[in-house]
Amino acid sequence: MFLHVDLDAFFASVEQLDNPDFLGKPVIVGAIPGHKRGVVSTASYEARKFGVHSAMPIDQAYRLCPQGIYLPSNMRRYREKSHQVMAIFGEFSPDVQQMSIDETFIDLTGTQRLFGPPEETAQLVKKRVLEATGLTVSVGLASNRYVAKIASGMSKPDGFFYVPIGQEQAFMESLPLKKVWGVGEKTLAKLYSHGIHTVQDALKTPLSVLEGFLGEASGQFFYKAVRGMEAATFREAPHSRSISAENTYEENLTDRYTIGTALMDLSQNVMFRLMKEDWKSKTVCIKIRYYDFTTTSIQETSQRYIASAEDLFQRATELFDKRYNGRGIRLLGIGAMNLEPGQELVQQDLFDFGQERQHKLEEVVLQLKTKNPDLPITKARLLSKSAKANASEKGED
DNA sequence: TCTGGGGTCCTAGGACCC
DNA sequence: TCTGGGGTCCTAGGACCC
Repeated sequence: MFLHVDLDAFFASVEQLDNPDFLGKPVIVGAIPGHKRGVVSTASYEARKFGVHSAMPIDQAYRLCPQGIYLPSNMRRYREKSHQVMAIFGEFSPDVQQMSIDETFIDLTGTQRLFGPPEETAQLVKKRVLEATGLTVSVGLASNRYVAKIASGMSKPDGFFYVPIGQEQAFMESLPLKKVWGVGEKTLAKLYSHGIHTVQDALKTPLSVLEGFLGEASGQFFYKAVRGMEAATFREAPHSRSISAENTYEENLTDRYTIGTALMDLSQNVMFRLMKEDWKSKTVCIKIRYYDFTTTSIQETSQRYIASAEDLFQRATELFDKRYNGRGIRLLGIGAMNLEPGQELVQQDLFDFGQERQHKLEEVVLQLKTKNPDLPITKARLLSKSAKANASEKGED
């Protein structure tokens, strides 16, 4: 049996925990009202009563809930709290799979003798987390991860939902199609247009038909999903990894110098994370989203590993120039793809003395910043915005 | 109501090879 | 003269999730 544990309204709950004045009040973590182009990251359950939810434009949230407490996200703090919770799960099973900052699978195979039947273990987990951290969680229990994941969403917050063995398909049949995990807006529309409006409809549809209009992989995924069968997604190790940074600007960018500065800022961001987490990469990707939301990306793999933020910036600039069509830009992103472990760059070629010096310089800066995150060391060109950037640990849901 | 940021996986089409 | 069938690798875009 598997537990899926989900921290309730995680970011908002942490803020309420850290500031008891906020308890019982509508707390909204994300952008600050009045800022253009921002959204809600997490809304407390009190705020959800007003109709506020994740990914909602912040000004819309404000109209629905002007009395709300609006806070910027503090990822450092949430990560800290998340680690605390994850450590507790380790007490219950050797097989714990963290899916995101606020979600985890716990494999209960073989834990029966220590903790009793899975239903009791689930309650024990909830109790331990609350006692140790003050946070509530919602727990799903089922014979596979896929069903456990959906089950945990059935009785939020502070909930528990159990799907007994043999009941997996019946459970799926009780759900509306849009609650089938992995079915989003586009897939839902496709299903409707093929006359599939319910899980029951889906169960009557042959695999070959689903593959025909959803594609092979998605067809197979969906066929299994509606039967409450484990989807491979949760098991396999990820194929490739990537690290990226992107930013949406309050005003459209058109001016070359401003664009350059933005690319430099993103390059530094990505490179420092690459160094901190010990990855190397030869593939650079950039993303441009224009004012009308049309989005394009371009990527290039070179022979040599990215050696420094400066190096990354140059590659990104080249890609940008190849693709840019002169229109106003609302978002820019830079990513390093196909990451390989280990950071030592081997001897790349005979002429990389400059690269090596730059790399070492950046390493020193990174070390200083790791020791003291508020230290205002940055490239002169980024200086004017460094104070702002300092506070902008960006949000997640 | 104009729509964040960080990811992963899949697909289609082109290049190239035998 | 206008054409096979297989395979792999790469890129751009799309869908989805938290």
